[in-house]
Amino acid sequence: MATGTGQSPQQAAGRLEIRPEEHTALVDGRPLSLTMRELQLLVTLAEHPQRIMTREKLFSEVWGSRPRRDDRSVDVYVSRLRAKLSEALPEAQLIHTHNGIGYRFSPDG
Amino acid sequence: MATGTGQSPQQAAGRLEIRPEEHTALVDGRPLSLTMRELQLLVTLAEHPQRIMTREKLFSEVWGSRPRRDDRSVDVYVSRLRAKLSEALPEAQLIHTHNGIGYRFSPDG
DNA sequence: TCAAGCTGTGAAAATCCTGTTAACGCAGAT
DNA sequence: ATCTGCGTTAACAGGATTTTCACAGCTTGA
Repeated sequence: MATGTGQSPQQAAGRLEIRPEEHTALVDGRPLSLTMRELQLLVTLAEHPQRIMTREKLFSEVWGSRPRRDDRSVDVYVSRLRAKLSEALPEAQLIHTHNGIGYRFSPDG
Repeated sequence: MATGTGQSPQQAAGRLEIRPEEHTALVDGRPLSLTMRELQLLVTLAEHPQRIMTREKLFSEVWGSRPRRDDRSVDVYVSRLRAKLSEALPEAQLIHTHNGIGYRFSPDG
């Protein structure tokens, strides 16, 4: 039954390393400066590699409540997260969009 | 109700795996990037392996209505689907044409 | 108090999906 | 060779969806 609190202590995706417990994500050992929301979103996505996660699922995992109708917060934060990720990892394509559904994290581009 | 983590009624065809509930079709565990229509069409075809399905049947299953006379939507989407499938599974020949009738899905090429 | 940074929201800009048409190729019959 | 019928696919416009920018309210720390 997923949803356990104690998921994996760390996730690795190539040069990216995620340490939820330490509230950090590192690239080549250097921490990205992510905000709380951005990190939570990244952690949530990375906990389900190659799984398409709906906006609703992502919202409820990260915000802890249900999104309003037509809420675009998830999109906005995905955008901000991508910006920071691609600054540190220019050729990686870690977060994929699935039109009409949501987003997917792929450890290997 | 989120359909628990449990088993979605998935279809397997060699390296191809179809999970309608998760809006996904995977090849070797990697999701194809199919549009909604393409996925619906694939799901519908795969639900009836080795059965020749008429355009009308396919149309009504996927589009939920009857096709106009001379509608080529099914053909166009079969073509788009084949393109994506053969990109991920070059030697497979999953969708067969039956002239004058429709299409057939064959799990083993 | 001020400056700096995070957050959520609206909306413009960019991108993708859809249905449709038409051009093209291929096989069989004339 | 030419015609005919059928399936395949390129191209296109309109609509739908996603991406990104801008802004105002909050919070934190100096």
